[in-house]
Amino acid sequence: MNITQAESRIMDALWSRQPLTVDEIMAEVAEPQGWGEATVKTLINRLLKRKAIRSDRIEGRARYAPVIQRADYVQAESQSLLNRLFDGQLTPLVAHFAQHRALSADEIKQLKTLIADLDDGG
Amino acid sequence: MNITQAESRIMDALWSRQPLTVDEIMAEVAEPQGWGEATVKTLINRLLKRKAIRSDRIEGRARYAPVIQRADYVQAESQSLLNRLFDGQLTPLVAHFAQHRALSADEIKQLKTLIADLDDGG
DNA sequence: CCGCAAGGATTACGCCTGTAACCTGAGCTG
DNA sequence: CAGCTCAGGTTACAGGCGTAATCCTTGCGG
Repeated sequence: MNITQAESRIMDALWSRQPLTVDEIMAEVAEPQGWGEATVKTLINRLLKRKAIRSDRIEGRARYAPVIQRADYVQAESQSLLNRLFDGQLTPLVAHFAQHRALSADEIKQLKTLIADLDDGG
Repeated sequence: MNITQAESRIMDALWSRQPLTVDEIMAEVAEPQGWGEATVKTLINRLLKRKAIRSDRIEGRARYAPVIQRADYVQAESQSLLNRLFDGQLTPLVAHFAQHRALSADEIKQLKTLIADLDDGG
């Protein structure tokens, strides 16, 4: 289920609130992207065609709702990046960021807590 | 400096060893991808045109070498993913993997060590 | 000096993507 | 009931990308 970058703007809107009409999606998405209504409609229809979203007619208006889950999409994208750049491993990615984008002390603390919890919980 | 997925296979070859002739790149890249020589040449030329790699004529043969650094590419790709999916933060990505792709005990240990070192060093 | 092969550059082409205009059918208005 | 309007669907088009064939050039063998 490939979702392009432009399409993902639509998905974001629907993941944060659903179901939405075209107008409501427009309101969420048009200004930041500078898209016309026609563009939004096209993206919606491509997503429909690929069954990434579904349309239900409610009170006479078409309302769109995501079919695929955000977590699945995020998972697929992240894993793909990991596979392409970090040999599928999470640790090298974290290590990379540690070296190249100086993690703030706060971020390090967050990570530490997270890992500690994992170790506990798992 | 956008590098497409297909092009990145060429870059990988050059990042691991450089400079390489077309034949040498072919040897690294052709089989896994199933590409013909023409395809590899096209990708090389697109990378040349965008100055992602450079060609030096050595001993009568063109040898290609990366101009952009792997770390920069990795950084750009990773940051872009983080921005798109995790609000630019590293911790949520790690948390996502923790939830959705059960990290192995070993991975958790690696991460723990890494974070501990960071905390030390920083 | 002439033709040929190998290497390198140019052109091709179909699909995907971003962007959008146009068409159509169902309800509102006179 | 005839037109108008608006929501929704269909078609369009240019540029990028994956994949490749074709063309050109230059050094080597005769």
